[in-house]
Amino acid sequence: MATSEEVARLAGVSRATVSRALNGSARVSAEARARVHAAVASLGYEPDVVAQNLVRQHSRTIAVNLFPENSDHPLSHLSQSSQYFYLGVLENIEREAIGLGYDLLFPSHTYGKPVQNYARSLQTRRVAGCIMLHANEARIQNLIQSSIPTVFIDKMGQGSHATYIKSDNLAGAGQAVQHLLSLGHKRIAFITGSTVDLAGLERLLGGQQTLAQSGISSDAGLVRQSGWNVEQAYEAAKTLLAERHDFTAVVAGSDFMAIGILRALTEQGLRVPEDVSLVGFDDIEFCQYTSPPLTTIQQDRVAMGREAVHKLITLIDGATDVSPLIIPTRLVVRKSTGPAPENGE
Amino acid sequence: MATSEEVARLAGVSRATVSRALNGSARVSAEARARVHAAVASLGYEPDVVAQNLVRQHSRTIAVNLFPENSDHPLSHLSQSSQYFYLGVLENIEREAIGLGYDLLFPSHTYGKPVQNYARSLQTRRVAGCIMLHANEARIQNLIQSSIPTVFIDKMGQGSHATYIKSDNLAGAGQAVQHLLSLGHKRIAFITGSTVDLAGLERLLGGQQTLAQSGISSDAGLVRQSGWNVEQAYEAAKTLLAERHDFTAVVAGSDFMAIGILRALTEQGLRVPEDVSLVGFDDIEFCQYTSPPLTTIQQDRVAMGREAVHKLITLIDGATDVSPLIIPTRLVVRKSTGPAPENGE
DNA sequence: TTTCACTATGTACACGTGTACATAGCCTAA
DNA sequence: TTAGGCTATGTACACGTGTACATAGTGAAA
Repeated sequence: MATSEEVARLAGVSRATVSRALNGSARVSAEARARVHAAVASLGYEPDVVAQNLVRQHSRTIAVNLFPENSDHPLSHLSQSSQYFYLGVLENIEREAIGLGYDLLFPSHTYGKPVQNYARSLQTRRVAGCIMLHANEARIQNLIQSSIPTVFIDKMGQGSHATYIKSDNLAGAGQAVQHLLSLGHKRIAFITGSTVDLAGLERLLGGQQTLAQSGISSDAGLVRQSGWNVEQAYEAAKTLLAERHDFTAVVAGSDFMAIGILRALTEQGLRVPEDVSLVGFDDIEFCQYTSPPLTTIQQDRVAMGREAVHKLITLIDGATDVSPLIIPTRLVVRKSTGPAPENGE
Repeated sequence: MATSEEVARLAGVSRATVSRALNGSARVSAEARARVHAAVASLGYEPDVVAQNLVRQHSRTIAVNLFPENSDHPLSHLSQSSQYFYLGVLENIEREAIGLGYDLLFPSHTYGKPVQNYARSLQTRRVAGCIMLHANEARIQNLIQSSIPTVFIDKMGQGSHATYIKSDNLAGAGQAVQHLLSLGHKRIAFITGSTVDLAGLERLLGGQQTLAQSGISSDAGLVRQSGWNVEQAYEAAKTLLAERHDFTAVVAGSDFMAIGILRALTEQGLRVPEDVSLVGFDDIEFCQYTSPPLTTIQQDRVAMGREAVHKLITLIDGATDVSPLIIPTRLVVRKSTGPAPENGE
């Protein structure tokens, strides 16, 4: 492992000149620069990143928190949808980081440590910033009060160095309902994920609002809440079907929930989409392979990953604009939605 | 940000004593130790990890390479199955790292840089070791020749500080065939993933071997190769069905491929499992939600993540045993396999 | 009392880099 | 010629920690 000292000796200059030649900014004579680069090449020198981080007081590293912190079995406690969704976002965070030359750090050591040390713990690692795919209220507060540039995803954390990014769940649910309305549906059921989660609440509200704007009064009996997974959505759909049959379409809180609802409908002998139309949310890959393939509202994972990194970089560079970014969703029409049946039920 | 200097001043001792008190090993008087800990608590001191890494010449960080390196669009170039499979392994790597207090580093900055600098680039970041979920031959060689402890997953890289972990694809395919044989199937088709990949080759060979051991001669016409995805497997199955109908079971190279095959079978009016049984490979989550739910060979993602980290730690600690770890697979019987039909076809 | 072993602690250097400041050399303008 | 400015470069300190070595103090054995 060659050091800049050896490069300097070989090039016949001082270590300071080596540093200046490699980091560009300061003026160095063309001749000295050439000798330094020759020495670097011949020794295969690479600067010691840890030493650079120490003296520069920062690093080109972004901390990423992918897993909920209150669990020793991370992903299995995630809801099924968010698992696939966040991993898709991570993919695009990484892709963007590649372009900008940033590394990604999963600060696993923070699990089980006191929350109030979280930000400090990241600071001692000199991370440039932080992207939180999961965060409880304590960590949000801890980060906001620190000086670490932070971007929250799907959590509304905001501060002088922190902001957030989320999908436009409100408009997304509106797109789903609008699509169904345009197909002639009037009695639309909602099987929504937990409204304790912001996403669950927004998706329900967005649907109801669009319904109301079309002059259709809300029917509380057609709104059911369930956990964000196949099994609970299946149960919720079965319960709904046991009580009511007067709807022609269902809006699901997520694609996984739609899979459970689809099964419940099919078991009751209802055909999708001839008897009942069904719309999911997320556009996970499996949507294409259900029968029928699922019409859904796509969350833009590419944009979320990319914009999270871009927004973070601006914060790292000192930007003071901490207005949140709301990413548009997109209706993807497949085969689970069709015209409303002529005679109501 | 308090430093050990301030802790020392407050505790009325020297910085060396602070360091000794916190790092435990050396002998410090009980009184001094107590004063140091009191000062640490009152200042909220946390040691600077970057400075520690510099002086200790290593860090508690494991580099993880999740994405193929020859691509600026990483995951989208992954086959569908390996995408979900490797992310599951990553989950368990992280889980294990939490327990051991290691951070995970995604060295994104290495993309697009010359391969021969890869290991050195990790060294300048003082990583303790490296887990490669993807690696081309050049990187394997580069890492093996370096002194960085490395564990490859599904690549047979081995060296004085490097070894590998993989699923027992051979035995796994055997389990699939054995299951079908026990149900009375004799004419079994194979739609396998690319045999350029080790996994594809092993899964085909393992199936054929088990068949041969039962005295059933191999029928080359019942073996088809396709890409590792739904669409190509669907096409391969359609082509097979256009030529032959004399098989009662299909072994797929992966679960995603099984989904495509299932569709092709269904479109031909064949019932699964009444007319044709179908076995997948991987046990991705979606297997439970196809109709019928898919019988498959489960790869043990929990064990692979956990053992990859454990094996790496032993290498970091200086172990010289670099024998590979072959993780057993498990047959998961669901509804896509049943008794062979009485009259052959 | 003297010697020796042992414990607790402080001093000083090392890790590998960036950069403020000083300085030597050179050119230009007066 | 001389003063002044500008450029290229070297010196020395800083980043925050770990630890080898030296040393002062203590107690026990002779």
